[in-house]
Amino acid sequence: MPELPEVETICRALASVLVGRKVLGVGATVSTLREPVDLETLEKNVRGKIKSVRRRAKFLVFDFAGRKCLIAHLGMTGSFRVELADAPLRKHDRVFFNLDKKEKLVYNDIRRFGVIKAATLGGEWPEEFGGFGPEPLEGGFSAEYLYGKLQRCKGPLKPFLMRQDIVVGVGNIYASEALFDCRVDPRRIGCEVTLKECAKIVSSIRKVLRASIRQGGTTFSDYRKPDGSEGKFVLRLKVYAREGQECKRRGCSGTISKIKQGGRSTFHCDLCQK
DNA sequence: CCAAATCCCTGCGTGC
DNA sequence: TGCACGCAGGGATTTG
Repeated sequence: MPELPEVETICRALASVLVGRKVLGVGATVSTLREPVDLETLEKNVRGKIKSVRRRAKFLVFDFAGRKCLIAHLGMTGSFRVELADAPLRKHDRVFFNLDKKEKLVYNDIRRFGVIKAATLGGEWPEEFGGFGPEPLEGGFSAEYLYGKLQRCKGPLKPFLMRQDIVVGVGNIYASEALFDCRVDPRRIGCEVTLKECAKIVSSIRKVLRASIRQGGTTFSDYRKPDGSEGKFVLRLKVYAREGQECKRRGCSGTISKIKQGGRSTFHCDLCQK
């Protein structure tokens, strides 16, 4: 379940290996992921030297000459790996890019919730990224910004924080973890959250995301770094998937509860989150 | 406008 | 052993 820290980790690893390398061709074993895989357009645009690998929201962007780029979203179970060109395809390998030096970049995705497509940069980013909210680790995501957006939120806070048009990159795991960190109850009605609390929420989201990036992300089930190793932030999760266990906050004797919000699991401490 | 429900997909754990 | 079922959740879409 790649969220911002996982995608950022993958981005850095791929950038270190792929920048300067050449894509010679594209192939696919499926015709559709979350969207149809348009091989023809991929063949035409994703070719030649990889100038950079960047992250925007939960998307990876590989830049090529002529403002052309490859966009990848990992969905729930997507992963990339680089290996020798003649290595056999594995189960759920979906799209592969033949590279120079007899290697290939392979996109594997068990559940096919991901997206692989070619695009053209509008400015710094492809135009389809226009509806996105600010990056949580950049200046646009402030207490004042979040407070302003929350004025029209009549529903619970936690699903709101997962909306990509409000702030990008925060998914189910880090929304729960960040709200635990700042001791705010995920069930709070958005428009009733104070500016002061917004400051804490913004700060906690940043803190949790940065800490996870330092650990290489959270490997809960499928996520792996491109070299196959696991993200170690799973060891630092305080509420996610800890239903029934004791609260880790010093001095708190609460128990972690699991509730459903918007069809997703939310984890929180009933005692110390207000 | 807003929010909740549904669907997409596959693997895995559970209960019978 | 096998089978039905629920669950995992990012995000688009549908429904209320």
